[in-house]
Amino acid sequence: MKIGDLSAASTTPIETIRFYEREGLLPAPGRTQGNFRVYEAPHLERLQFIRYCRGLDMSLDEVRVLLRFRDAPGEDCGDVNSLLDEHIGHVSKRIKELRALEQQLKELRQRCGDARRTDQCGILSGLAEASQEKTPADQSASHLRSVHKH
Amino acid sequence: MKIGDLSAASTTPIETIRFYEREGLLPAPGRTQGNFRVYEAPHLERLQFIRYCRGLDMSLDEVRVLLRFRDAPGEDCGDVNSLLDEHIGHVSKRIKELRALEQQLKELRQRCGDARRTDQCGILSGLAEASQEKTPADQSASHLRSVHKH
DNA sequence: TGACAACCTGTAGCTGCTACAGAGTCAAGT
DNA sequence: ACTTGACTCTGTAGCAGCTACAGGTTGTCA
Repeated sequence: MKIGDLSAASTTPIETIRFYEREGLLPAPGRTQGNFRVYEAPHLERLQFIRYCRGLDMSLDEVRVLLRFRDAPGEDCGDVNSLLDEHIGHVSKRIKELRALEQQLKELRQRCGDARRTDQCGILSGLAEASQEKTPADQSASHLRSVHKH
Repeated sequence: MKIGDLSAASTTPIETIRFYEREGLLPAPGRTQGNFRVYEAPHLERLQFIRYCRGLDMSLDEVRVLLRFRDAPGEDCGDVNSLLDEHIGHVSKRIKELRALEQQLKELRQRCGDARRTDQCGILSGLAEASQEKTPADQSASHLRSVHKH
């Protein structure tokens, strides 16, 4: 398998595969005479494992830990359990934060039903007022993606 | 007000204030003879507006748009409304995603009650299986922070 | 043989800061 | 007058997790 095939088989961009290799998540594969990467089935499995974990919003560091356990079959897996528990905690916390946020935003939206002149816009004045008074929801210690795509 | 005072009054790190200035969110303030920045009350208000919006998880681009409207009192504010509606959409979508994610993670966690040897760990084997079959929750087009803190 | 796809390395960019290094400024104390 | 120390300045690099080049090589097919 060349990198393009691996990319297609795992729906992972080629650059991302090379990035994972640089980061030590994927082992450096063999090379052809012409210096092309050659992958075997285990590479694909490992990459799919990584992508699946990333899909579960784990950080690369967390994935690294899981891979280490995957590579060490004899060891105790208690740390896997607590890693997952912690991750679930992060997710639950972020859900709570976002629910509060959604509420605040909806209240703000209420303040301006239709298009008016900006100096009479309830949203803008609502933001201006609020920013003088309260501090918005705490954004402190989570690791979940922002609302926005990059 | 010098930058340290503004920082304290707005609970914003000094570097962030300079960053906002570079990004054009805060206008460049006056300077003392010794080249120190000097801020007035409007700067503080504007900074607090920015921080409040950031607290609502808006991107700097979204804040920029809001500031533009804030600076143009005569204009129509329909775009403010739709910006907010879109943002609320992002947040709601992300909440849904995270709920599904939480569910998946909890199911995974069920598979391994206690510490065992890693080659018998239900979580690791669950991840391995799942990564071969399904694709996890779509992570596509959001702009909300990750589960992880930076 | 020549066109073209697919690959290679290396570097820069994205968001929203944060953290330096190395230099200058200023007020208080001696 | 001089020194200490707190504050400020500019500029650059780093964080996550990619993504997107540029500029070059290799492989494949007609």
